Amino acid sequence: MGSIPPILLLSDFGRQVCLEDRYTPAEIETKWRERWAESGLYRTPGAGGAPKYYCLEMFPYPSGNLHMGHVRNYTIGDALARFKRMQGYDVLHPMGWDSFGLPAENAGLAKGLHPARWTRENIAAMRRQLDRLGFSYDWEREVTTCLPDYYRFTQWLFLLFYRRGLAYRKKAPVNWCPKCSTVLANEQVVEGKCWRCDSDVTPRELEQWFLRITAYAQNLLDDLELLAGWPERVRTMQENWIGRSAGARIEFPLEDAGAGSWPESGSGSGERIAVYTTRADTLFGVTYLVLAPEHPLARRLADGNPELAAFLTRATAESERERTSAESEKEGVFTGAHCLHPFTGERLPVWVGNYVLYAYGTGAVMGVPAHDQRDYLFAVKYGLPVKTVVVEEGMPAGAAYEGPGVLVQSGEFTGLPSERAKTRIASALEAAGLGRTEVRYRLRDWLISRQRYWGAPIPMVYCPRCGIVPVPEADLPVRLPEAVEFKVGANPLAGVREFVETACPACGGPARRETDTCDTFICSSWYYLRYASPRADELPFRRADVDRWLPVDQYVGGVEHAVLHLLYSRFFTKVLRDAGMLGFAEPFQNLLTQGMVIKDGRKMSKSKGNVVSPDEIVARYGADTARLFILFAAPPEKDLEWSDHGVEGAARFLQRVWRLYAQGGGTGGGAAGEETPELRRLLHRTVKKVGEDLERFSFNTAISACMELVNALYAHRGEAGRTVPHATLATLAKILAPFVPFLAEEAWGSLRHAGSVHLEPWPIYDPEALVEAQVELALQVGGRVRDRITVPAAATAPEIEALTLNSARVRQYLDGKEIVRVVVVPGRLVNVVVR
RNA sequence: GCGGGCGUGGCGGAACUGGCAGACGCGUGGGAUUUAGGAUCCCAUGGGAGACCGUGAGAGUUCGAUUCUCUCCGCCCGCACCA
Repeated sequence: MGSIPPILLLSDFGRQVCLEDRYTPAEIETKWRERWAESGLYRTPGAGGAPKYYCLEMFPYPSGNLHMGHVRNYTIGDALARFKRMQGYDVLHPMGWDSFGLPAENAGLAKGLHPARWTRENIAAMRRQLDRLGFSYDWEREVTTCLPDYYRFTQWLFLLFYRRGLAYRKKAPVNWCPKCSTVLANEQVVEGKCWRCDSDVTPRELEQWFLRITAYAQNLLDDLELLAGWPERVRTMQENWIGRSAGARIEFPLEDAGAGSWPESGSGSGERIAVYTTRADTLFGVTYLVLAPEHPLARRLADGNPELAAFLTRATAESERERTSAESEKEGVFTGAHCLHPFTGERLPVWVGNYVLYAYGTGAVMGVPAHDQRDYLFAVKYGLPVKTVVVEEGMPAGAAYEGPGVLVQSGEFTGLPSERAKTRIASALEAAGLGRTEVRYRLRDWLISRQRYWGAPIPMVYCPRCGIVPVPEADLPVRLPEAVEFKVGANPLAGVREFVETACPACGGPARRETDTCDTFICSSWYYLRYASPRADELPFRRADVDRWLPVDQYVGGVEHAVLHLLYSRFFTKVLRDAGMLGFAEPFQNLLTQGMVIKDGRKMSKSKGNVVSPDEIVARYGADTARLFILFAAPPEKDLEWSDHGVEGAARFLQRVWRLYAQGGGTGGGAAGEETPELRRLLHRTVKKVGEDLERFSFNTAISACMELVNALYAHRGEAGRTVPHATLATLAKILAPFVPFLAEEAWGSLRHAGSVHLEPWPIYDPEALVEAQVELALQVGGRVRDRITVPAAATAPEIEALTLNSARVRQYLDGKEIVRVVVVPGRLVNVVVR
C-alpha cells in the first residue's frame, strides 16, 4: 500500500497523559472536534503518489433536521473513509447539500420565510449536527446546489444537453401532482402517487421540457454489466425500469370506408395502423385491433360517434393507477372502422380499449385472443372470434395459450416453431413494406420542467421571431430573483416581470423567459463530479480533477433512489463521456444500500411518534456511542431496529475501553506490560479480522472482535501483576479509530503519542503470530462430538487418527461397532464413521 | 401472477469456501464490592432431570448440512394490462 499522506504537524496532539477515570464524551468530543477543524485534519490530499479512494454518501436535502437514517448512512461512509485513509489511500470524502426543492418553497408559504433563508438556516443547523457526529468531511469542498456558483453549471449542462439534441420541448400527456402544483417524471410516480407527497397524480396534456434519456436506454442497460459492485437488487430494478423488449412493428392498412363511416379518410387513403408485438408468430390469430383511448385515430373516429366519444372521455380521465392495474376490468368500444390483415387481407374490426397504453409501443395492439390472456378476456366479453394459431401438447383449453409451440392455420408459416416464425414473419412483413423487427423500451424520456420557484431556472428564452432560443453560456447563471411573491398553486416566477421580460439572445427583440425550473434530480445528477473541482469557475469540473478522483469508489445511500438518482446520474455520466468531458462510463463503481432505521418494527416517523433524535442521543451518550451502536446493531444492508438497551451496551463498552487507558492498561499502575503469547496471538488475529471485516462492510463483526479483545485485556490485567502492554493499547486505539474517532484519539493521546491516530497507518498483522502450536480437535463418532483432544498443530493425520482411537471416551462409543472409515479434518475435527 | 431476498435462543445478530450452531451485545439469574442503591467486576444463561433434541416444515445428497438440491409454509422487497 502506498505511503501515508504527509503528516500534518499538530504540536498540540496527544499531550495529556492522565485521563480522568470517568468517560466524559461531551468534553473530549468538543475538544477534538475543535482541534481537528483547526488543523485541517480531513483536508483532501493534493496530488500524491498514493492511490485514490473516493468515498461518497448521498448528500442530504437540508430539511433542517438530521434523522437516524442520515446518521446511519454517514457513519457507514465515515468508517470506510477513515479506514481507507489509514490504509494509505488519498481519500476524497466530501459532503454537500441537495438544496433546491419543494419543501423550502412550501415552508416559505407556510411560515412566510423565504426559501433561500429557510435553506440557509437549515444547512447551518445540519452542518452543526454533522460536525457533532465527528464525520471526517473535507468541508472546503462543500457543494450547495442552490447557490448560483453551482446552478450556473446545472444550467450550463442543460445547454450542453440541448446542443446535443438531448433536451427538447414537446406537448405530451404528463403526470400532474395537484398538491405540489407541478408535473413529475415517470420515475417520480410510485403506484400512481407522487413520490414526495403521496397525492394521486392526474394526467394532463402539457408542453414540457424533456431530457432524452431513451437515447441511452440500451447503453444504460448494457453497462449494468459493469456494475458488479452494485447490489443485484438495484441492477434488476434498473433493468425492469428500462424494460427492453424485442418484437416487431406491424402495419395494418385501413379499409377504404366507402360508405363514409369516417369521412376524413376518404377512399384510398393508404392509412395504416401500426401495432407493436413481441408475438409476431401469432399474426394469423389476430381477430381485431385495439387502439389506446389517446390514439389520434381514435379521436378522429370519435367525431360524429357520440358513444365512442363518451368512452374516450371516460377512459382518459382515469388515473394512471386505475389504468395500469392488472385487476381493472377491460372495457372497449367498436369504432366502426375496419383494417385489413397484412397477409390474408381479412377484415378486422378496430376497437378502442382502456387496457391499451398510448405511451408504450405504438399505442395500438393486435388482438390475439387465443394467445394472450388480456385479449382473451376482451374477446369473450365482446363476442369477438378466437382463432388458435399456435399449438403445443397439453396446452389448456378454454383459456389463452401464451407459451411457444408450432404454428397452424398460418398460411406459408404453418408448421414452423414459434421462435423461427417470429423472424420469418418479420422478414416477410419487411419485404412487403408492412412491418419490421423493432426493439422497444419501457423507459420514457425524463420530464424535467417544474412549475415551481425553488429550482435552477431552465436557461431558455421564447422569442416571437426566433422561437426557442438558449441563453448564451456567457450570460449564465440565469439568476433566480429573490423578490417574489409566493402564492399557493402558482409559480411565483411567472409573476416577476423583470425576470420574464427579456431580450432575445438571437435578435435582441423583446422575448419571454422560461419560468419553469429544473427538476432537482438534475442538480443531484452531477454533484459527485463537482466535488472534484468544487471551485472551478470556467467549467462544471476540470478534466484533470475528475480523472484523478472519479469514478466514486464507494457510494453509500438508500435503495429508494434505485431508479431515480442512480439512473439519472448514470445517464448524465454517459452524456458527459460522449461529450468528451469524462473518461469513464459509470460514475459509481461500488454501491452499498443501507437499510432503514426502524423502531418498534416500523419506520421512524413523526406521525407514529417513534422518532429517536440524533441530537438527544449524542447529548446523552456522545457521538462515539451513537456511531458504535449503529454500526454494531445490524449489518449495514439490513434494517436496523433501534434499541435503547443496545445503546446502553455500546456506551458500556466504551466505558470499558476508556478505563483501560485511564488506568494505563493496569490496575496496579506503572509497570510495563508484558505480552504473553496468547495475547499476542489474539491481538494479531483481531487486527486481521477487523481489517477483513471492514473490507466487506461487516462492521458489526469487526466491532465484536474488538470487544473480544477488550474482554481478553481485562482478563489479562486481572491476573496478579499483569498490565496491558503499551503497544497493545496503541494498536487497539488504531483499530477502533474508524468507529469511534473521538475516543480513539483521546486514547491515542493518553499513550503519549504526538500526532493524530487518524493519520496512523493501519496496523499490519504478523501471519506468524497467528500460528498456534497446539490445536484442539473435536472427536466425533458418527457425527457426534464425544471427546476433545489437544494436539500439536503439525500432527499428521495418521497420528491424529491413532490418538482418536485411543481415546477412552471415543472407544466407549465404538464398542460393538465396525469402523468404516476415519475422516480427519486438520485443525478442526475427527469423525469416526461406524456401522 | 412473475422475479429476488430472508426465516437461527427471550431479543439484535455470528458461523466467509459444507466441518464443534448460537461469537459479540442486550436481557435474565447468581456472586463479589457497597450502609443502601447505582456504577463496576466475576460466573452462568438454546431446550430437556436425562439418554438426547434443536437453525420455518418435510424429503434428498454427504462421513458430516444453518450452509448444497427439491417440495411446501411464512414474511419482506421489486415488477406487474408494457402487447
